[in-house]
Amino acid sequence: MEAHASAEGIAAVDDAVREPQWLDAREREVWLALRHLLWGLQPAVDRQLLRDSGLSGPEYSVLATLSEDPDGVVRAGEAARNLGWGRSRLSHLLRRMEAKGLISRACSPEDGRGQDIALTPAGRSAIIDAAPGHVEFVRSVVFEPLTSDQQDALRDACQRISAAIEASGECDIACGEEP
Amino acid sequence: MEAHASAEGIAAVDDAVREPQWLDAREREVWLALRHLLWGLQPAVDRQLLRDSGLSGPEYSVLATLSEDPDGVVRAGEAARNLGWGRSRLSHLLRRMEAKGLISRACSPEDGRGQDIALTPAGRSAIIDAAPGHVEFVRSVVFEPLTSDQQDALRDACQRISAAIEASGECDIACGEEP
DNA sequence: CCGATATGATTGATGCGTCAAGTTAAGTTA
DNA sequence: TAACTTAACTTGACGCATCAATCATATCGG
Repeated sequence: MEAHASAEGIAAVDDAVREPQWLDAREREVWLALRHLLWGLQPAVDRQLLRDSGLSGPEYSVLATLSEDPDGVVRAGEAARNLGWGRSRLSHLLRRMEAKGLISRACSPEDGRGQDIALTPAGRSAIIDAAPGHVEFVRSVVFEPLTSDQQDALRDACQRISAAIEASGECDIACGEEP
Repeated sequence: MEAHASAEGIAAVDDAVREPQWLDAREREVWLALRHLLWGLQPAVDRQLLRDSGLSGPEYSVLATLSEDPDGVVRAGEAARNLGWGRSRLSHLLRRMEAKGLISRACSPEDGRGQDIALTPAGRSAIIDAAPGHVEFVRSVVFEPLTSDQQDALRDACQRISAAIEASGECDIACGEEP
């Protein structure tokens, strides 16, 4: 996650291999700012959530996904797809969340392999309690410091970078659709 | 990490508490794009690193920090400060890295509490091998998709958001300086 | 109907990060 | 010098994510 040349070490690289195009000062500043955001925003959001409502970031995401369904019931695989997560990751998290009473699991009646994930009353009230503070925090750190134009520019940049990541094949999950 | 209202659950909130200012459609799109980037970029960079050079993202960061010193020797606490990490985090990582032979540790002669972290030859060659591919990947996913102006706008936005996070007190480490 | 393969989900091992103690060495005061 | 405080680092427990392996159910081709 560094990408700067930083003299030493790197300068000693074998001359036989073509030198890559190192970042110049301006680029390094861009990368530094982006990395700072990457390292800082997610933990800050998660920390606010945990402190104010006892929910971890991933737990909140799952509850939010479930709460979008009128019945609060979603197939596990579908939830994983919506979240852009792997099945394993969701499974581990659901086990912990079930133990806490936030969600419940039951075999799907239509497909014996699937699991129906359901929001429990406790889970529903947990996200209802958590949502306002979460939104306010997000608003205060990402929207208030930026003008509308800056927000739009940020969105564009994020979308372009995300597209490049997916094109690079280094994407986490489900980069393509066709079999 | 959601911040959208998403009907249901949230709409049922007690009328006694003042409704927060939910995100509108445009804002939701901005937040979605940003979250997508947050969830995607870091893993993608780490994955490229691990696949092409066997180094994890955090390991690379540590090696990069060490390689900035002429002797490849840095005090643990100083390294933690440079990286913006907690001591504990660094300590755990250093233990694993020492076991792999990437770095070595020795009690500081001037301060018996401190540890001097040193780059081993293996560590030095590891980062020399890893750096070019890393820079090229970063260049391809964050710089190539953006014009210079877009890069600058991204930098500004990141800096503003990071500043807001630090101002919020929800910052990870070392938010203030004065005792 | 049966075996081969697909798919949905779980499990276990390992690395990573955080938090809350703990340990040891330095400084500080008396 | 003895006692207190502060600072640097380590440790252990726990939650979280990934990977590879496993298991069970569906589905398809014969």
